[in-house]
Amino acid sequence: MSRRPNAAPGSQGIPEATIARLPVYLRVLYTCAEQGIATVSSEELAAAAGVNSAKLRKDLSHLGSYGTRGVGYDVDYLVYQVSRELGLTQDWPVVIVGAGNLGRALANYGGFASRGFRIAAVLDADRTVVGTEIAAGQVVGSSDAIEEVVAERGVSIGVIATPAAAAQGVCDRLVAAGVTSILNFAPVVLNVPAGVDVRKVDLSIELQILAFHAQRRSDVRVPASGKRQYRGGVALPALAGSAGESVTAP
Amino acid sequence: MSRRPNAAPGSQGIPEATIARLPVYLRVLYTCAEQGIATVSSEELAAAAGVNSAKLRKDLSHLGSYGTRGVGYDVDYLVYQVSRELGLTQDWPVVIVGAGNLGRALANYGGFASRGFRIAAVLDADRTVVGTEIAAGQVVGSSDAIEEVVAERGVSIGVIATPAAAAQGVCDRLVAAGVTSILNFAPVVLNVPAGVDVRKVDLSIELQILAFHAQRRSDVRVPASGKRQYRGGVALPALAGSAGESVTAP
DNA sequence: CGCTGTGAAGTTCTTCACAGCA
DNA sequence: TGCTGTGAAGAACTTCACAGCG
Repeated sequence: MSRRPNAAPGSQGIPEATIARLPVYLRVLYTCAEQGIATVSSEELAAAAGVNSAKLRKDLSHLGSYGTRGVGYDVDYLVYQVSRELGLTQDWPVVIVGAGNLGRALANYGGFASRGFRIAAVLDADRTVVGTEIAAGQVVGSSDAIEEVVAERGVSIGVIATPAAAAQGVCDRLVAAGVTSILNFAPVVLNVPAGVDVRKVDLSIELQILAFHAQRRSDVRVPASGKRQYRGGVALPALAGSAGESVTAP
Repeated sequence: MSRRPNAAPGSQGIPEATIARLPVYLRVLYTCAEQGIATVSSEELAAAAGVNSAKLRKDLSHLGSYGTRGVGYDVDYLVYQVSRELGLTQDWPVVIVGAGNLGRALANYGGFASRGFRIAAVLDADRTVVGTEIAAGQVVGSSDAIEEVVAERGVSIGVIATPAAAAQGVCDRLVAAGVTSILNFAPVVLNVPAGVDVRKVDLSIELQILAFHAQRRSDVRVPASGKRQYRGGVALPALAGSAGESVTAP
């Protein structure tokens, strides 16, 4: 990626891995709150979040000592602290570029507008789409207006939901306009200057990772025959190992 | 996450972190191939993939010694080797549950059917959606047929694109029917038995991670209640190290 | 010479295990 | 007593730096 995570000296230096889990904890905490649960132990919270309790406690300890020994964590208080740490106590206007199937899905995604984020605009380059309403009260604007929207509404987070070919161009314009955080759904590696944060969501990469594990499970260690020309044999060093099948081990 | 992947002793034990990057390399390699490039160096490939070259070389070394010293890697040969490692030399039928905005976006996603994956079915619980054609030749089926589809078509990868409330139920049914790999787009932590692999794609988590970094960037100035201030981030003098980042020349 | 492949050093993240407080 | 918070051990991953081969 393009950032040094916790190298910054002034900041508290919360590990990147912890940051990535805080949103999960936060979601679980909201669920607890809705159910009227006032206090949770690290064990309970960890189970609901799908992590181990030591990890959860260490994660939370980076924010401060917000638990009570012998009792657990106060749900509401922790919600507030985690939200604050993540910067969700302020509202983040977001611009979505690309109003295709995905852009529309995003615009209609409830959790979007819910906590901390607000869709400032959905833009598209296709004239036939501009002007149509794709979500309640959300009319697609022209992507010519990227700079204008970013500047006027103080957008610092952009979502790219365009075809791959258009992504880098859109990215460049977003960055030039002042956006410093980008969520990229297009299947390309974006090139950005230092100081801009990019996260990618890539369906096909996720599927390929799943395919790898699925293959390993079915363990059809194919003889790798169809080798074609090139450096024929190469005799893969330690290929043999047939042992690793059962992933279980309870 | 429940069990460890490369804890298996006999297996080749390719690090999980490496697996997660192979699809990126593969994509870049395809791009090279399309452009008629026959050979790439680790430096070039790494730049295009947005990683550092030592990491790329180490990653590839886990697959075997497929490069030529003093020259680089043969593009076609490497494409084949990476594909084989990821299990993409076989075809994976995938079932998508949920034909809402997101399900439709997925069904229309080109890269889906392209390499290694095939949509076996798109299912939904809503009777008014069942029977409609959401993509070329893709008619939505009833989610009553989950078990049937999985069994008949030998599906081992399922994609959950339902509302949060329905996700766990769908997941349980997929798993019971024999699916062992799940890609979850619903904002919930899925509970699965050991041996089932779940990957999640969660928009709001990604946004929250971006918000954290965006906040930190703007916090460089005023503490507390500091309104957004795009563009301020460039300061970060101590971040120096960012010299030769993944900035590829265009 | 140029570039790969890799031992070794360095860094980050996870897990253990328990001291210590409510 | 029960549970948090944390030092310390361990595992995973990254980066360095260079031997070695084409």
